Amino acid sequence: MMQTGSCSFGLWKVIVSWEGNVVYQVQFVRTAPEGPVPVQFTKFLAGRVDSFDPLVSAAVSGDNAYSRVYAAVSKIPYGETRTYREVALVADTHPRVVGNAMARNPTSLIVPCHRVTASDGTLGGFTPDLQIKRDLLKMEGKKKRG
DNA sequence: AACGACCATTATA
DNA sequence: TATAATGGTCGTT
Repeated sequence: MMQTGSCSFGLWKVIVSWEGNVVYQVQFVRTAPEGPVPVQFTKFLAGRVDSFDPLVSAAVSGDNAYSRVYAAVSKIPYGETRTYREVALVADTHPRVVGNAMARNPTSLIVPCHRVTASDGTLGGFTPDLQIKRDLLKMEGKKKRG
């Protein structure tokens, strides 16, 4: 059965909904219902692990543009970044569509949308607060390329 | 089914 | 700095 819980990242709460190894929702929110989450989340947000294995995002299933984008983003290694353009090439779509998909990413962290940045060297966006993206990349010790 | 607006983009000048 | 081109989704009709 589906379970929902939350953990903390700085001032933010991370709400997690999952069933077995499939994660349906990961969102940064101000307030969230209390409850346990899979240990992968607390460890990741503490910088103790670099993967969510064996958890997977429900968003990568299917065969549409968004799921291809989510699958491509999921392959970006910890600590590295790719541009919207680079992701678009891999997913066979347009950079703008990658932006759309990231804005609607239902499973942040599992699909590491914080590792997707703009071609001009700026960060791009992050919902609900760009500072979260900065903090996550800082925590991962952002390197360059791959 | 068709259309227009929206967007976390990018290339060009 | 501004603008055109771009593609997928979503609401409206």
